[in-house]
Amino acid sequence: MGLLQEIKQTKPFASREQEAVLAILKTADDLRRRIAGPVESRGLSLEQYNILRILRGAGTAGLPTLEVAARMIERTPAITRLMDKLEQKGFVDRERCPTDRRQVFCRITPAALALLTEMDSAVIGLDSQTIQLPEVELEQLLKILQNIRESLT
Amino acid sequence: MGLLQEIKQTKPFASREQEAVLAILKTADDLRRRIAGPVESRGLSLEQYNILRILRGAGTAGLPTLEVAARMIERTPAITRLMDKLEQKGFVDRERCPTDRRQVFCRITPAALALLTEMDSAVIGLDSQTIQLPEVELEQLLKILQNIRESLT
DNA sequence: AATATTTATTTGACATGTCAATCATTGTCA
DNA sequence: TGACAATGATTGACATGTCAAATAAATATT
Repeated sequence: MGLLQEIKQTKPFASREQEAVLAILKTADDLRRRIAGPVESRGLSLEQYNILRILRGAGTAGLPTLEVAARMIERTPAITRLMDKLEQKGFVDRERCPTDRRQVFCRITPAALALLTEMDSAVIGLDSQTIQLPEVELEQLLKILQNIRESLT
Repeated sequence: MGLLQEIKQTKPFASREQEAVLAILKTADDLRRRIAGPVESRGLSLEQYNILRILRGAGTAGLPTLEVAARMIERTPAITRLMDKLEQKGFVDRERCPTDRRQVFCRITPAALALLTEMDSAVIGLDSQTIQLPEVELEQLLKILQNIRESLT
């Protein structure tokens, strides 16, 4: 059963390319829903979880707010409010940078680190369970998607 | 430049599978933004555009509200409000089904049909401009994505 | 027939995404 | 220096996504 049946469209796609675009959008959406489960059951939204993973990667130095935004899929203005909530929950500390007072550095807290560690195996398991492809196809997929992203610039 | 650099993550991905998941999510997001341009410049949101395309495919018979939702990426409750707006703009007619008064049939209006026709070439052009892949890779991509979606059930 | 269940849709409340505009701070350069 | 532009972050206003609960009409059951 192809995407055609899956989306129950009566008319065929205008082009194979269009079918690909829709397939990517739909797959991403399905993935998002699937991953949301284990994350949201711990009281985090997917986006909050994303921020925490980025901050974990940044280590104790932390990162300026907009640097976090740049590493996310989302756009700038959303980050402030997301960070507000993470701070409220005690998962993030924020501090104005003394050398450049425009910047606000964000740091992950030990509580959040512990929570992430607890979630790691579940999430990684989910990924490998979802993406069951032979090594070669995995590489191809990554290459093709990168190709598409590059032609979007 | 791979997704790793692109997202500027310091730490490597936990797994190749995880990288693939993130690549799909990011590509979808980039695509969404790109397609949004020509659609929103005509005063439609991407989702509204989607609904209209589905209704066009359905022909003059129209479709029950939830049938439209089932063919979309989005979930049920959103559809009502989206349809409200399309009706306000004169792009959709709604009518309760006489044989089963629970259902509400939605039909695309001539005005919306004209608008879609006008947008078709732009959107199709965009698709083929974005997805520049040799036929073989295109087929592979579609196959792989379908595979992933199936293992999400 | 009367009640219970299911189906189709809608509403309320709230999280998130997005743009435009704003504010503070820093950097530039005439 | 002092006005002006650029940068980092935030806020306001509004569109959309999501869940849970409510409505309304059909179906199934006793």
